[in-house]
Amino acid sequence: MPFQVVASDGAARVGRLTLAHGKVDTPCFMPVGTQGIVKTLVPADLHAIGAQIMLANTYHLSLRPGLATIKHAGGLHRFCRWSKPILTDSGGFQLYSLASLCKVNDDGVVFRSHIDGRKVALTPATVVQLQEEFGSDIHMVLDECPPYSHDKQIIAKSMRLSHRWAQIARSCRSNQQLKQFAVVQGGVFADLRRESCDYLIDLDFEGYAIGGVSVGETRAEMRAATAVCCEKLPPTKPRYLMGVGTPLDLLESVALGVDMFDCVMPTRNGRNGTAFTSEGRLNIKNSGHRQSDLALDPNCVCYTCKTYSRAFLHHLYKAGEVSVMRLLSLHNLCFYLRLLHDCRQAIEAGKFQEFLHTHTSF
RNA sequence: GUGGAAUUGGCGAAACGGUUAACGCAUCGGAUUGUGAUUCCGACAUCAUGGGUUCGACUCCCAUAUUCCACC
Repeated sequence: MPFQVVASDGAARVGRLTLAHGKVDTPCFMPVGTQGIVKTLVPADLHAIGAQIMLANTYHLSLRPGLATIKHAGGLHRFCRWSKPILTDSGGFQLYSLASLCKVNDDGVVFRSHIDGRKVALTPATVVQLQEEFGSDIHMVLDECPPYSHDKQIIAKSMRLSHRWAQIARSCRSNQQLKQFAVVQGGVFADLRRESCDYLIDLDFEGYAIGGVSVGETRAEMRAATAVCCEKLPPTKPRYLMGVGTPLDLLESVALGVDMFDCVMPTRNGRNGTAFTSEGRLNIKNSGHRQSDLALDPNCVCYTCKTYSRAFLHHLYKAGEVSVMRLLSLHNLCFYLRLLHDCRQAIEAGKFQEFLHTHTSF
């Protein structure tokens, strides 16, 4: 049984995912390590804060260093020195973020490498093959993540293209051990979301992601879309909300039944001076911290909070020391991971609603 | 002492006889949602002082102050 629901409270549930490189307790947050590493951190850091799975990116890794190098190293886990599970994103999001370099057709996508400008083609099948060769525990099918738009026709057309790609991806696996997740699309349109769920459920994937969110829609629209998908998707399969989000987004989504998250926010914001704390967001660049003896988050037990004052972190930022990026990334990830850990505990105790109400400061 | 040059925001540094004086750094804020991020976006000066020329001067002239260079 690759996924087991062990407790639930309302729509929220606690589960366990059994993967080739270990187990993952859900709801979980997956730190983003696009290039095979979480920016500024090392695997030992992730172990220290309890990360059970990391995300990496097929698009980026296939361009550089390339499949040959990763195979030569003995696969992605060995190459990166990360022995726990890895989920690889397909590169579908890059069709969105690097849209100006991409040309999508029915068979896949042709793009100019943002690194050296060479022409590269990706198809649903080659993306499956790449991820299988990487040895990722969970691989995502190639999808198109369309920009936020009120034009339903465009969203529907894109969604059906993603469906065809998902169908191809499903049929061309060579290693049945690896878990393959499909990506539900359909934008903010409930009927399209349902259609997408239905189509993909029929293909019987190991898990389902909710994609095409946080591309410009409102929070309410994102929540509504998530809710529609959670109602439709099979309760026996893990649900992964891609690219989300703020601490509040996570709590609200767990309440709807989401099991997995990834987001660059804790690491990117950390690098740029924002810390997530039990008291809300804090910008360490602000001059008010110049002489503060407080820990970043007085309620946190991470290395950063146990060791340094806000004053010192502020000083490091002003002085342009790269260490501060690491210290804030470490703290923010610790905060996210602990938030989900606490969610799991609350769900198991049947007190998730109470837990939500005590975390409104996010 | 003589001759020459310079003086623009906290610092460095543009510009032009004509409405709101580039840009960098620093400072103060903000953003960031499947990472093209050590990124991005805001805010922040009336041009050494005093006089004059001009419809209009940071831009031209005179004086003063300060600084620098060369020569004695």
